[in-house]
Amino acid sequence: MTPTVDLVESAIALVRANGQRVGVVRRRLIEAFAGSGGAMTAEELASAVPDVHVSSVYRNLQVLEDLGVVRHVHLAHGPARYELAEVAESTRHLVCRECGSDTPVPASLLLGLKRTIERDYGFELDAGHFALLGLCARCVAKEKRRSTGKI
Amino acid sequence: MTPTVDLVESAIALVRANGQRVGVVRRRLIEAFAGSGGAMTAEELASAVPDVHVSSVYRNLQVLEDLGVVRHVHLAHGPARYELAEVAESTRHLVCRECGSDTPVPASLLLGLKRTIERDYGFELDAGHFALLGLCARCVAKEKRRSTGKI
DNA sequence: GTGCTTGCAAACGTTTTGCAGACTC
DNA sequence: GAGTCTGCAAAACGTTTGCAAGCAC
Repeated sequence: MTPTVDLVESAIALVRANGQRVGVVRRRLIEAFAGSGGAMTAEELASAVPDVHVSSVYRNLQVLEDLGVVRHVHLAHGPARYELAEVAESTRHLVCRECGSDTPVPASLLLGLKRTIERDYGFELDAGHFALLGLCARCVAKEKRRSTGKI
Repeated sequence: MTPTVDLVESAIALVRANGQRVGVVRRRLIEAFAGSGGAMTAEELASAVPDVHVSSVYRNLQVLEDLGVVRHVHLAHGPARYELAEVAESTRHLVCRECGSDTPVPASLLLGLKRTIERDYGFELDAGHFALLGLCARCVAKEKRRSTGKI
């Protein structure tokens, strides 16, 4: 089973359906992206596909984002990361401000908050765009050790 | 009563207590910041105080951030915004992705989520660093009107 | 006087843009 | 062949840094 292939083909079909064209570069980028699984930066994507300029990567990511195939997230400082919209839809990120680790958690964790905010403020929360920043379990432990003087 | 003055003085005292100096520029910046109330960008702060260079603003904000007087938040794209830590502590931001409006909400709204994440993942959530992005009530209504064809 | 703080200019990392040529349809 | 996509170079944007002069202590 290679669900990746379906993904590539459906993305390409979607691009075509929107009156846009698919050359070697765009195809390769979509393939690389679909095959990677994770959240990539534009730079990473550019170096994953030989001889493709970063500006093309940005332009392609924008097209794919407009079509709803990918989304970008801000995990912390530094460049934005791009994910498959399908994945992004159901995943949120716990990013550690100390070690930078990224723990994916189900988006459903935020359902209660989303409902509360919608009820109280009429605000339709889209919690996927920014990461949830904080301290991961390991770094919390490290902090505790330090503050109790045990280093 | 002008709590702003206390704020300025205590901030200055804190800076001094940490072995750092307070000249005209730093004092003016702290005053401007404390007087503004809201979340400002470095650029805004720079133009609020005549003849102060942006790089000085950034350096000062960093000092104040290290001392825990201010915090920066990422509300959406664009520059970071700086708030008084005291305010930031108790306030979260609902930022509309359409109109850019910023609705402050009590941080306590996120307490449930914080507890869940701590219990399930040992992750100590610090929800203040990024805004909560979404669609504000007004733009939700606008969307609905558009999708029902009433424009 | 010591050494922190400032302005300036220059660099940085990320992203966008204008243009001419190459390509898809 | 029309119109889109690409590479390149350059700019834009927010932020950081090195340096010499200025100022607080």
